[in-house]
Amino acid sequence: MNTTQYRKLPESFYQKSALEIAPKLLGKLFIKKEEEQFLAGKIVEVEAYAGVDDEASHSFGGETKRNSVMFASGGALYVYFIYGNHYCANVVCDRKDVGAAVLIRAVEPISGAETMAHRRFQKSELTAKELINLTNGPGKICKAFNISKRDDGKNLCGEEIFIAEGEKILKNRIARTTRIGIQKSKELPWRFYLKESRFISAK
DNA sequence: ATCAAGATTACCT
DNA sequence: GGTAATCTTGATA
Repeated sequence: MNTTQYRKLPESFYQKSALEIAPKLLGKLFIKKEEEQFLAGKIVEVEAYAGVDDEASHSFGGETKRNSVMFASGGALYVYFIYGNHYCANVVCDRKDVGAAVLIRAVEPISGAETMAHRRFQKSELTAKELINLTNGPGKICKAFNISKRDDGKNLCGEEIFIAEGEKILKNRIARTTRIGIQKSKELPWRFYLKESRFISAK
């Protein structure tokens, strides 16, 4: 097994609004190449964060040191640190200077689950419950994939972390709800997930 | 210099 | 169901 068999998404995929891109990311493969192996997860849950009219977005209120990558051209990886413990990975969308991104909230482990298990639970044999719990949250994904601040700003069209074509997902398999964990702009229905997936973070 | 909030998680009853 | 843990960031003085 190697990563060359995967069809990496082109830069043009990311040059659209976060709201347009978010549902299209479902079913795609989030991949990270490491020394002796690669890790892969099927994206099953995402949330869109826009530049304007979205008070919950880090980019609302303009560019700062922390959120600057959100204003890069679509196709960058935006990683932030939150609650003193966790990193969250986002796909930067739209043209340069538009602060928009999609938060990857949950993936289904496809490859490298043993490595992920070590990072999450310090062991390689998992119970069924632990497998479900491996990457079903934004902070859990970053822990499992070993993604941190050093990855902030990396190009998703590069060799290390990228997204590839996956399963074709029809509209009737996608659920749309309000976003999780935010205090402002709560009413916007900008969370998308695969209805049948057991690997989402919440119903 | 100080302070409050935060796109979460794990653990408790 | 609820909440403590944990610390960076950005705003204010």
